[in-house]
Amino acid sequence: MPTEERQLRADAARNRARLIEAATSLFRERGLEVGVAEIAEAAGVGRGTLFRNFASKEDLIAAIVAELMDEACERGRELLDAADADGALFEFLAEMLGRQQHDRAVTDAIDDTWLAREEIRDAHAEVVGVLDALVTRAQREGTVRGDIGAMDVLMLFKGLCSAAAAFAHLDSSLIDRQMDLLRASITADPVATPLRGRTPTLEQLDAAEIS
Amino acid sequence: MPTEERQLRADAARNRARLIEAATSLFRERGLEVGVAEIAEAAGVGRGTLFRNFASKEDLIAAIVAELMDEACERGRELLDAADADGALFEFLAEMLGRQQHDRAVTDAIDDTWLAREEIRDAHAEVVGVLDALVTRAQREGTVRGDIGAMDVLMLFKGLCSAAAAFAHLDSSLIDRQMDLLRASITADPVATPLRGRTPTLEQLDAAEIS
DNA sequence: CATTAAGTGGACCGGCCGGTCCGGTTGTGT
DNA sequence: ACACAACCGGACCGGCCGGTCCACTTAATG
Repeated sequence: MPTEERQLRADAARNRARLIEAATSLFRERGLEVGVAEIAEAAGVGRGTLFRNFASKEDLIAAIVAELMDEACERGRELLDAADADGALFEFLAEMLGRQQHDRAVTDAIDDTWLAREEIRDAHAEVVGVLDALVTRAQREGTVRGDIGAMDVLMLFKGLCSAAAAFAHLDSSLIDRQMDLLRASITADPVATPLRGRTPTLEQLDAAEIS
Repeated sequence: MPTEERQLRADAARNRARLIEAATSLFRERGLEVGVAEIAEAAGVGRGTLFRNFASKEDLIAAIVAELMDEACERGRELLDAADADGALFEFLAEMLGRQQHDRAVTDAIDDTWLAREEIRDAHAEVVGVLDALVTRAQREGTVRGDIGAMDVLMLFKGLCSAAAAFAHLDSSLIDRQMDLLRASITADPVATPLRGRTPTLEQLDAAEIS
């Protein structure tokens, strides 16, 4: 139903596109807490126009975050074709991290509250799926330890992004070190540093998230 | 000057104590975003009384967070006398993590915005100091890699707490795994997984935070 | 008990934010 | 050119939150 409900008028379509563009760039730069007033202003339209296209701010966020997550999936799938398996996984994480430093939208959305939204949960599941493929491949062909899963890596990543945001004033070399430490943790010897519990499957995640 | 500016009246002292108690427990349970109205109500006083004791909500938060950070330091110093060095460091981190899962106040405060406040910055510096002592001792006598510093560990920890908060719906075994992964990263072989850059000193941190 | 200054708390203020509404505008089919 | 529906946008609403104010209460003192 996003295709065309009833053929928008030319100006309406243009305004909708501007809105999406403005919201995307503002959410990226400053996170999901930017106000609707600012988004409408940046798009050069009134607030009423925003709410005619998206019934609530939440809907707007869901639409844009899902789109951004899809982009990430795209890139992840490209990297699945890369030569070395380790490289693909870490390249993916490094790229995402690099983006998140100037793009807080997706990181903000990886969170209990937003994962309750269906669109975001679906897009998120897709991301986990791609990440799982990257992790599995790296485990088979690379040096990544066998006892972790996509969800473990995603949590590490989410933590790294949050920490990076909290210490934004520090220069980026700290972030580089954190990324290296993340790498160290998921390439460590599983015998020397055993993990408690087991990594959850996607189904378990969905079940938990719905509850 | 917190001792006694002018000898409080009995009821005033009692109300102040109630406010601190209520604010501490609410901040712990639900983070720093709880409203002043709720705090005053929980303390059984009016909002005016709250603002007479603390000029702003920010002042209230600063006072309470500094106190909580001091408590953490206390515990850290106790553990410095513990038998094994590794154990002390990880016991400290595990305890803090366990607390943070039901005590969001300190985690919320480890953040650019709040570290700008002098009291919090001072208390935070103290925490980093204790953590540095624990790390250094573990490096000398334990298996912790030599190329990390207190700040690296603190960032890992902050990340872990943020991720835990974001995925609060999942059962705690995921958090245990993350803690184990943290341990893996800081006990990994520095040659096999080298780190870029260098860990910052406390002085560099202060300089960066003031700017 | 009387006096008084310290203390109290709830009404009130202003600003912010998500969301609604409607008088005016503009694209579009005839 | 006309008419009409689709569309626009800013004025407006209600709720929330940090913070102020002042008429009233109460602890301390002699």
